[in-house]
Amino acid sequence: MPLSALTSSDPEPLAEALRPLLLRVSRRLRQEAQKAGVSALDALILGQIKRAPGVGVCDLADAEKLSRPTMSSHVKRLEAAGWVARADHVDDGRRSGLRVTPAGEARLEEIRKLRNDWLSVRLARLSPDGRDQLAQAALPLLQLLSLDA
Amino acid sequence: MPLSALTSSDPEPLAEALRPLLLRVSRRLRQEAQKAGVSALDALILGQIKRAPGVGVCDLADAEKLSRPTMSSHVKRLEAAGWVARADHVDDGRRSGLRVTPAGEARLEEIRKLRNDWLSVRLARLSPDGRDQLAQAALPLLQLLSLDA
DNA sequence: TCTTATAGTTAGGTCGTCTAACTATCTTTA
DNA sequence: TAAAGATAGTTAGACGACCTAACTATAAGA
Repeated sequence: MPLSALTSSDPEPLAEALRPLLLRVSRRLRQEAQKAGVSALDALILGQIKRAPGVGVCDLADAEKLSRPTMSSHVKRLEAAGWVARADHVDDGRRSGLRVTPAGEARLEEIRKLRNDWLSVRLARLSPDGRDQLAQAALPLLQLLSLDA
Repeated sequence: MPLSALTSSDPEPLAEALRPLLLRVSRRLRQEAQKAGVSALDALILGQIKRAPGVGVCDLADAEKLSRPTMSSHVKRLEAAGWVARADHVDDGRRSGLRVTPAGEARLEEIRKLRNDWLSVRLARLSPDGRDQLAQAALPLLQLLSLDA
């Protein structure tokens, strides 16, 4: 199945072709992020909290489709690093209202700079057409995720 | 930065937009594969060996950009499961020539069926345009990977 | 008030990855 | 041709990101 033969009509071969590509690309992404000393996940979670201050651990877990304990431990780590703070809810003693601290904002910026990275560099080496095709793919990728149960 | 504003001219915002999408999609991919009882990696490695019979552990590691010990342990697992066999090279006692056993072929088929999965189902729910845009993105994704040092 | 639901944590396990250090074999070169 | 270096692969031990099961604490409803 050459890539050029992929058509919009048949999802199966498209899935077979995309699966390994997506897995490999994201593996490289993680590897390079780790090499640069940044956790891709930290940026993701900090970004989420920044976008929705006061959000709770379970909200985040649901949004990212991660288990509650998993998210709990990530938040705990971010909190320990001083990048996230939690305030008890006024009217609900169970909830933690999360927000990004100034240090967290700084870290977010730092991450964005540090990972001036594998992906950007390789995107830059791509043809304009290639970049354009990837840009076009962003929306359907997002839809794929929001189509989630 | 709305997705619609992405242009081919500037790699940076494109990288910022694609990074979280790629990470999230591949996480879901792994999660669902695991739920279905298949390792996405097994399929990847079995496929590589099938495509290049006689290949060695280090070749595979280099091809997938994984460390040698990592690949070594995966191959050992596949061998233990009876899906891969190794023959000593005639002229080089260090190398293992790997090949996929009939059981391995069967497993590969089984994996393809078992994971009639998250990705296919969601691709099917996408608009034809969306699928087409993803199909268009396959080639640049591949180029991204081969652009690797 | 008793029960049930929700927010979050603790404990413990799995998987995929890494580096450091090793063995065994092959190749080169003094 | 013996010593030195390169290459194929493994072992040992660690880490990060994920999971489920079981728990605590608070809230809401019968």
